[in-house]
Amino acid sequence: MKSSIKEVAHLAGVSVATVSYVLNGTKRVRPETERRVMDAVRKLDYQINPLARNFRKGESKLIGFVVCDLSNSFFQDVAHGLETQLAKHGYRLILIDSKEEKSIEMENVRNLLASSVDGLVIAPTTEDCSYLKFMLANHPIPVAFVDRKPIGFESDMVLSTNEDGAYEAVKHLIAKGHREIAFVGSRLDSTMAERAEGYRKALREAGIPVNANYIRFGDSLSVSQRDHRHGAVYKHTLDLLTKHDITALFSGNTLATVGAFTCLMELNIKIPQDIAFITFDDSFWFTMTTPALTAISQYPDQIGDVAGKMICERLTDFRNGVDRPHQLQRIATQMIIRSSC
Amino acid sequence: MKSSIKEVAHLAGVSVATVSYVLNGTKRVRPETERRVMDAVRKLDYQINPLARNFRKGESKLIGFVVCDLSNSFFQDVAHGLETQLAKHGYRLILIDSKEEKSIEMENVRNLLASSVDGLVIAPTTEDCSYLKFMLANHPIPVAFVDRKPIGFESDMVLSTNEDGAYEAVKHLIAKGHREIAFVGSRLDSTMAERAEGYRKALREAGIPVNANYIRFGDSLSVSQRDHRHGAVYKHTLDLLTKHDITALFSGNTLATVGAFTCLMELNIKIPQDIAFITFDDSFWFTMTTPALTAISQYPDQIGDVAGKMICERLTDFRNGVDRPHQLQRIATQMIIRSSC
DNA sequence: CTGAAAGCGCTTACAG
DNA sequence: CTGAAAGCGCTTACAG
Repeated sequence: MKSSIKEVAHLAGVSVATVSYVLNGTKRVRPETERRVMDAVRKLDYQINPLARNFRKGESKLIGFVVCDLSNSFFQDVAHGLETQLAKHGYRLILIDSKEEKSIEMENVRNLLASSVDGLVIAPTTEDCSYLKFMLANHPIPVAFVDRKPIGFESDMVLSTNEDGAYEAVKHLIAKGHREIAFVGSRLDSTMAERAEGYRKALREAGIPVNANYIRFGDSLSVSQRDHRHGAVYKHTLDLLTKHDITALFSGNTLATVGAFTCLMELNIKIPQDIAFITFDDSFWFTMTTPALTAISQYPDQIGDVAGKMICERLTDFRNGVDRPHQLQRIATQMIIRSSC
Repeated sequence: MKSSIKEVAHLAGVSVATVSYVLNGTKRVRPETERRVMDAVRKLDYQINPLARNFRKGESKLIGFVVCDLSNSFFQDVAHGLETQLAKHGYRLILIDSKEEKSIEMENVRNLLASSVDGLVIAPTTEDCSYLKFMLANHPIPVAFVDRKPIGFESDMVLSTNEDGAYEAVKHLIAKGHREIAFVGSRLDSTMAERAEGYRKALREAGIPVNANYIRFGDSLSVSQRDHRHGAVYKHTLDLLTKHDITALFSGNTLATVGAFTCLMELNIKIPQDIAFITFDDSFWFTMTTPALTAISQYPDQIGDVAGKMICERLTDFRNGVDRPHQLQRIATQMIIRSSC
C-alpha cells in the first residue's frame, strides 16, 4: 500500500519535517541528508499524498470553468487552452455546463465553491453576474470572465476584438460593392452588441445609411445547434431575403450561421452569386459546405490560455497580499476568405 | 471567514462528534439535539470543509476522463453524459486530452493518479493498455473504457454496436442496388475492425464477394479535423474513385468522412447520383452539406452515462469489499436517412 | 542544519 | 443518545 512521509523519515533516519523540506525545497538541508531522503523516497516509491497536502495548505489546486454552453465548440476550444495553461502551474480544470440557464450557472458556481475550487473562469449565460458578490463574499477567490462581459461584478476579462472583427468583415463586403447588408445574431448580448457596433461603424464610414431593420437578433431559447437550424435566425433570414432587397448577409456567430445558412440552402439561394455571406467565428465544417464560408476567425484557445494566466497571476497575488486592478484583454480576430464572398 | 465544525458544536452546545453525526446522518440523535445543531449551522452559515473531509475519508470525489482526442465532438458528448451522471453521485469530472499520443495518455493517467482521483474513464489512444497494470498496482481504482477496446488490461467497457450499425448501413446500400461498395476508415483499431466486420457480413449475406481492395484505412498521424481534409482517407477515396468502379462509399467515422467528403466535393462528384454515401457516427453539420449525409448515429452521452454508472457501482463495490466480474455494455446505434443515399 | 510538536477540520471506533 | 479523544498525512513556526 501507499507509504507516508513518516515511513520515509524513518527509513532515512531523519524527521518528517526534514523530509517535507527536501521534498518541497522549502528549506536548505545538508546534501548528505538530502541524498538519504531521496534514496528512501525512491526505495519506498513514495508519493506525496495530495489530499493531505491540499487540506493542510487549504487549497484544492482545482479551477472551475463554468461554461454557458458547452455544446458550442468555441468553448470547448477555450477549455482546451485553459487546461493547458493551468496544467503548467499545477492546477486542474473542472468543466461544467450551464446550458444557457442562469439558474444552472448559479448552481454550478455554488457547487464549485462548495468543492473549494481555488479559482473560477466563467463564460456567463447573461450579463447580470451580481450574484457573485454574495457568493464570493466569504471565500474570495480569483474570477476571470471569457467571451461575454458581466455586469454587477468587477473582475478580469478576456474577449475577442469583436468590434474590429465585425468592422473588417463588413468593410470587406462593402469593398465588394455591397450596400444592402444585413446583420443577424443569435441573441443580443454584450458581445453581439460589440459586433453590431463594428457593423454600423463600417457602414457609417462608407456613407451607407444604417437601416435598423437590417439588424436582427434571435432569442436564445435553445442551446442546441440542431435546433438553431429552424430557429429565430432562420425566420429573420427568411424575412430579410423575401421582403427586403439585401445583397449581403453578415452573421454574428456560428449559431446564427446555422439558422441563416439553413435558410439559404432551403431557398436554394446561390452564394455568393445571389447573396454574399460572411460570419463571425470560424468552424472547421465551414469548408464542407457549398460554398465554403468566409469567416472572422477567433482564437478560443488563446482566450483560454490568457484567462488561465490571469487566474494564476491572481492566485500568486492573493498569496502575496498584493492587489492589482482588474484588466481586460482582447484577443485579435482574423478574416479567413473562402468562397462565400 | 469560514467557520468550522468546532464553532458549530460550541454554539449548539454539543460535541463536534454530534455535529458530524447530524450533518452526515451517520448516527441517530435526539430530534431536539438535531434542531439545535441545524440552527447553529444556519446561524453561522456553516459549510463542511471538503478538503478536510476528503483527506479524512481518503477520497477526492474526482473522476478523471482521459480522452484520446478531445477535439472530436463525439468525446465531448461522452464527457457531457459522464459528467451529468457523476454529478448525481457527488463526483466531479476532470477532463484531459491525450491528443492521440500514447505517451501523453500515460502521462495523463500518471498525473491523475498523483492527484488521487477516485476512478478513471479512458478512451484509449491505442489498444495496448498494459501500462495500467503497473500504474494501478499500488492504488487500485475502478477504470471504465469507452469507445475502444483495450488489450492487456481487463476492465469495464462501453461501446457502440459497431458491427450491427455497419451491417445496417451496408444492407441499406445493397437494398438500393449497390454491389461495388467501398469502406474507408480513419485508422484500423478495434472499433474500426468491428465496423469493417459488419460491412463484410452484409456483403456476404447478399452473396457479394468481399474485395479486399475496397477496404481502406488511413494512418492516424493527425488529430485535427482540419488536417483530415487532405489526409490519408482523402487519398484512398481519390484512388477508389478514379481507379475503381465503386458506386457507393461507406465511411467508418466522422474523421474519415471529412477526408472522403472533401475529395468528393473537389472532384465535383454528385451524391447520390454518381455515388451513394453513408457514414458511421452523426454530426450536426451533416445537414449543412450538399446533400445532407445519411449516417449511423451513435449516442455518445448515453455511453458517458453508462460509463459513469459503472464507475459509481464499482466505487460502492470497492467500499463494500465485493468484487464483480467486468462487464461490457453496448449502446445501440440508429440509422438516420438523409439525402446521400 | 535539523527535530519535536502543534495543528489544519474532519470522522469514527470506543466508552459511558 | 452523546462525548472525549485519536488520528488521517502533511506543513511550518519555533527552538536548539
